[in-house]
Amino acid sequence: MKLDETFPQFDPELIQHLEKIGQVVTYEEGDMLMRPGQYFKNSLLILDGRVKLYREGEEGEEFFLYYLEKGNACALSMICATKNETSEIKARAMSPVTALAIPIQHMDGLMRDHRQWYYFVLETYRARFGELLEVIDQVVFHSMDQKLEFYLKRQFTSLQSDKISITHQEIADDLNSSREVISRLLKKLESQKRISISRNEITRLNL
Amino acid sequence: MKLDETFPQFDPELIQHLEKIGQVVTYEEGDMLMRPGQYFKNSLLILDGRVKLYREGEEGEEFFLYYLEKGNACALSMICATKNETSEIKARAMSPVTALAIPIQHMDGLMRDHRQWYYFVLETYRARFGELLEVIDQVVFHSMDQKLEFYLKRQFTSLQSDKISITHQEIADDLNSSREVISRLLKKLESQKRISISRNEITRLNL
DNA sequence: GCCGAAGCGTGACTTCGGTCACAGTATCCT
DNA sequence: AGGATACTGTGACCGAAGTCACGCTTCGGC
Repeated sequence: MKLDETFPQFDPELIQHLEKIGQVVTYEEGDMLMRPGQYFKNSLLILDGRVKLYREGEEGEEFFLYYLEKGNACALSMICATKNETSEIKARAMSPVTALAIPIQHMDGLMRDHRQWYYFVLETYRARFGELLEVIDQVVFHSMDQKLEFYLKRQFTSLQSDKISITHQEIADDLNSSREVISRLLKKLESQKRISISRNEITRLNL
Repeated sequence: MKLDETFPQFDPELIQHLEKIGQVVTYEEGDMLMRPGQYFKNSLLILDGRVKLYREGEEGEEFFLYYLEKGNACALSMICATKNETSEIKARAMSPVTALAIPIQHMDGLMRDHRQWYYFVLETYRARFGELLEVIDQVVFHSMDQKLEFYLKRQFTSLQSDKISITHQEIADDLNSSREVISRLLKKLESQKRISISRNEITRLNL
């Protein structure tokens, strides 16, 4: 296990402790890690892969919130775990995912005994809180074309690539819009030479 | 100081400690408690009054997020304080506010030595996170009339009254909409006998 | 009482985004 | 190769909500 590489800020003692109390779990692409109403018995540290978090509407619509990646922890699972509350968002593996499951009964002790863990948890909360605020910005203050740009930039950044494989329909779902609208806006971006479009693929040019 | 009444979940020892390290601060109605870009030196526990938190758009628009009231703590100030990060939201006193300011250097010790404080902080994070998710629901999945209903219900609940004093313009600002739209929608709600409207005032009937 | 300011009501118009219908094109499977 | 199935492009239309213009009412101050 490459815990020390994924979490270089943890000292060997903490790493060792985590290895002892945690259990490695894996998910296949498409697996659900959390669904609304579910209780948590573990807090998850992502070791590898990408997890997509989204909010579900009353009629099953899905709105993309953010990704969790290698080195991230699931803030929700940590919070809800300690409170024994149920989740309010859905999480789906977007690739094969490896994670370390830390049983919730260890959370208090970790927080108390390991300064680095405590800071890590706080930073996790802060980062996710900030991401939610950015999402709110987008939906409140911006029009569809701006939301799309923001969305694409996030994808490029998150995948560390100038090329993403995605259909217009998937983007529309993530933004709670419709395919036709997204197609038109993508066309507009293409005509401005900011992206190029081909089937199942969008390439960043000047975005 | 009525710390023990406002925070009945804290034991006398913790209360005593907080009284020693904290300082009571007061704000007038309209005062800004936080503004974007500001650093925190304190974490705030609200002892009395109402604080309105909102997100600011690029052109100065204000979008209402949630209220902090007696017994709440400012999650943002706690998170940002420990990380020495800057705020990304604005907070304004909506009434005279009394609060206890806890210097950030005490946060680590409190978290370590007082189980009740630790749970309180986690619960604060969880509650605010949940509120942000609800806000996202509203703006993503719902139309203006539904957002307005949700908004009004929150106001009635928060003020513990069936009558709120507010102008249509203020509602429009909070929802990042325009006065005319809000006026029309309020009229509709009134014609459905769900509220009654008079100048500067909205009364809950069947909402 | 009178005047000005703040708050509210309403019709006309515009714009953005969602929907519908349908056509064209790439890809996959056998 | 041929047909089925995704994926994309496009015009026509509609409805929600933002904007503009204007007039009316209520209230407070002098």
